[in-house]
Formats: sequence, structure tokens, C-alpha cells
Amino acid sequence: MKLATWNVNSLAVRLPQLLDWLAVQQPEVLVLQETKLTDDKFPHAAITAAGWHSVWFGQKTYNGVALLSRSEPIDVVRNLPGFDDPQARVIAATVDGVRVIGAYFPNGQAPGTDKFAYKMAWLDALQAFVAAELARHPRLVLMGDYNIAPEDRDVFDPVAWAGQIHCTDEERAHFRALCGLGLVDAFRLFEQPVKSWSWWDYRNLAFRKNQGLRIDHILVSEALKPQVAACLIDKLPRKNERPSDHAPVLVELTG
DNA sequence: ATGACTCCCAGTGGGAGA
Repeated sequence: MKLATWNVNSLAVRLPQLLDWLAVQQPEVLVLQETKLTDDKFPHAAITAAGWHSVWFGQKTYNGVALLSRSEPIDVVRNLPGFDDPQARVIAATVDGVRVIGAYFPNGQAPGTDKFAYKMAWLDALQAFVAAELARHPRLVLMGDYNIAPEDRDVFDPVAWAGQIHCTDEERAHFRALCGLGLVDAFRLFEQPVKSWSWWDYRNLAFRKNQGLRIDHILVSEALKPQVAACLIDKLPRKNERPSDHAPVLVELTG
């Protein structure tokens, strides 16, 4: 069973690339972030025609998430229950007995700003939600654009980025707290190439120079950990014309 | 170097992203 996450940075722009990628990779489940579409504009028909179920939760201009799956998704949850939020950032569903939470974590802009405070409050609410979901669904995957680089080895220039957004102690503590609920970073279960990133700035020829961050993650529960056979970042879509600034991350579960 | 690029909504520029 292959599951994946991809921040597409506008599904309206990236739909052809998404359909191409689905045809090649054939994931059982894919969660999307930054669809930037109101629900009435979600390209449901094209995705259905390609052979995937889809559920979605979006808004105008910013944010927006979706979950695509080969099997029908059930028990769909949109956003964090009890956390009143005008921003569309979370979609969860059960697919083939696996609870999948897809999330677009807030950017946070910079420490000390209102947006950073929002990120911290959102992370508190996410942690409570994941804990409750784990209690009901031991077989669980939390994946998406975390906007957190967990360790210095996830940053191309850790000295320049020290204390900057995505790399602050507060954000990294939240990442570790999520792991403390009984989740593990699937990517780090395997030997990986050094300088593995999931995002590269559009500016400065960053992709060509491989200057990026690893901020898109797949965390799996302890119950699923023995089934994790592989986890990788697919850099190919970043080489497309008009690419998203993020690459998809995939995990393969046996059985 | 408070930049660089891309997307969006707007409207002939500006905010946000990371």
C-alpha cells in the first residue's frame, strides 16, 4: 500500500501534473495541500475519471486540502474539531483500515509574530486531535506539509537558518511531541541520501543548487511501523515546467 | 540585499509563501 503527500501550490495550475503523477505512481492514498480552491471549484470529475475517490476542504486563495484514494474514504473529518479556524488545513479519513490525516501546517512567518502564535495554537490543537484519533485508530498516518524542519540535517544551511521559521526550538519541540504520541518519521527509518529536501525556494536557482528544506513528512504509528517498507522523496515533479516548490513524499506499507 | 520566484486577487501593484 503506497501513501503519499504533496503540496501542489495551486491545484488549478498543477492539475495536469497531478494526473500525470497519479498515473505513474498509482498511490492508494494521496493527500494534497495548498489546493487554493473553494469547494465548488475542486476538480472532482477529472480525478474521478482518472480512477480516484476524492474528498476535499478548501477556501479561496490560500490553504486548502484534499484526500484522494483508490478505495472509498470513510469517517471524513474536516479541520480540527473544537478549534475554530477560518483556514482550511486538515482532512482526515479511513482508507482500507488505515486512518489518514492530511495536514497543511501553518507557515508561521517569523517568531514573535501573530502568525507564529497562530501556528503554536494550531499545533496544540493538532496534537490533541492526533492523540484522540490514535486512541480510536491505532493504525494511523499523519502526513503533509509540516512547515517544520525537524533537525539541522533537514536544512541546507543550518547556521543561516538557526532560530528562523521552520527551525525554531518551539516548532521542533512540537514535532517531537507529535512523535511522543506514538508516531515515527518514516523517512528516518531508512538510510537516506544526505541533503534530502522536500522543498526548494523558487528563487536563487535553489533547486539546481539543491538548497532546500525537508519540511514535508509522513509520520506513522507504532502499530504500522513494522509494515513500513520504504519512504522516499520524489524529486521528479520538481523538474517539470512550472513545478510546485514542494516535491511529493511517499511511503510504502507491506500487506 | 528588507531581493531574487510563483501564485492569487486585483487592476497597471501587493500580500503570502518558506
